[in-house]
Amino acid sequence: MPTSRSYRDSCGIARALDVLGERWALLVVRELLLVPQRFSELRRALPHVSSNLLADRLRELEHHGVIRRAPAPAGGAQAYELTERGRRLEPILGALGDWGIEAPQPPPPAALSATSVLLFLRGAARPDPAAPPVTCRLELDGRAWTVDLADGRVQVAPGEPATAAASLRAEPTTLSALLADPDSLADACADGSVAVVGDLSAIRRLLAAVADPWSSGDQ
Amino acid sequence: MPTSRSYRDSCGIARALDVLGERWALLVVRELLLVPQRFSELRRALPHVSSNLLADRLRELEHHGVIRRAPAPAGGAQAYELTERGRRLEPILGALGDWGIEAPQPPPPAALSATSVLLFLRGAARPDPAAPPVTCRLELDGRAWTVDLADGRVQVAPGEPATAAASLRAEPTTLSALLADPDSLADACADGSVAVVGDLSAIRRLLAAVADPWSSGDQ
DNA sequence: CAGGATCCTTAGCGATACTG
DNA sequence: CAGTATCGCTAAGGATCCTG
Repeated sequence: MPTSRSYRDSCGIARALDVLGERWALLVVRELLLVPQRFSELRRALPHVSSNLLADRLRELEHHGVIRRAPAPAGGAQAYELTERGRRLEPILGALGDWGIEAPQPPPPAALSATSVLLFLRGAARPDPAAPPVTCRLELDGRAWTVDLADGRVQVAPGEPATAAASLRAEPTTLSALLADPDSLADACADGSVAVVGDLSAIRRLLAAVADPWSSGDQ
Repeated sequence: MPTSRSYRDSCGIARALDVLGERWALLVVRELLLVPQRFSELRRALPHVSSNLLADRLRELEHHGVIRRAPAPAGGAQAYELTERGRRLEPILGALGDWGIEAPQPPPPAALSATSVLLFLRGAARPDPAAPPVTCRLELDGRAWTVDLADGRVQVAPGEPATAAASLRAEPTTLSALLADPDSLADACADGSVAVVGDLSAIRRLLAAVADPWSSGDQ
């Protein structure tokens, strides 16, 4: 039985929260920012949400026109994707994530979904505009992603790249640690927590694009 | 007893929601965007929040460094104000409000706080850059505000203006209706729901700055 | 009266088990 | 795989009562 409580406030903020303010709602939207996802994929990305609650949130978000059921890209089953209205939440969630990252206290040990890491990667990476383009393949939670570095910009797309200089497979949390400390790449490869195929220097460039503050200044 | 549950997710969005995701938290921040407020003022602005819950939220937001207790501007009692970190939520709340306003369904009858109306006014007004500056005084819920129109921009500040072309007193909801339909000003004055003192045309200019789409295009 | 604290009820949440 | 059913728990909602 879906939630139906309202702030009874005409303000736009309150009306937005009537739709997005229930628990887990915005994290469901976050998971759909990069690619449509199926019910079970959402459960893996958000392991602490119970199935009935996830079903409730999906119903509510669909009812409010934030997401819709998509006719399944492949495999027969359906998936959930953002509507145009839902996609307009992307800059808001990006800003909210930036705000949350600069928290005073260090983050306690916690999980991280593939989407979270990729969103952070895309938002934080500042690749050298002068460097030649490079394409990497990332494999997170069993799904392949294409990451393009070109002209000082980063593009993250779901699916296999047509061609890539290198491929990296790791747990999302491990990749996140790697982004924070690129020098640990060699150790991570050695102990098997990260598997790299192809040109290791391409991976180094990807990690350095996030870590290096050479182009900092928030712009 | 303050709420302490976490999404246990290292993503910045989830960590932001650990602080701001509990019910009423973001609406409390909204109320503090324009001016520090006292406990009782927050209760009037958010009539549907119970006093214990409001006290809980204030404690939590203070603990997370979003608000702080201010030594009371006047009157002896204390007030709550945003910290620097809390003030950085302003653009996010603005964007969220814009998103919430363009909802598909018409808004059901609901209340509106003075802050809500003023935030909307400030965000939506597009005064003619060529017109001469004008200062209006607004009195909402017993508190005076100074609204300046100049150079195509609107400034909203708490407190009495040094000098003003006109003063308008009304319920926040009435002012909101007036912003949506400036032509009803005469009727509203006639039936007493709006009290205007001074130059009526200054008020008309204020209302027209919000209603007129002459400078639309969202920029 | 401002600024809460206390109590009680209800509804949303979390976890587990179950079904088409 | 994609949900539904059930149930104990906890936060939200509402009223009342305290304290300076």
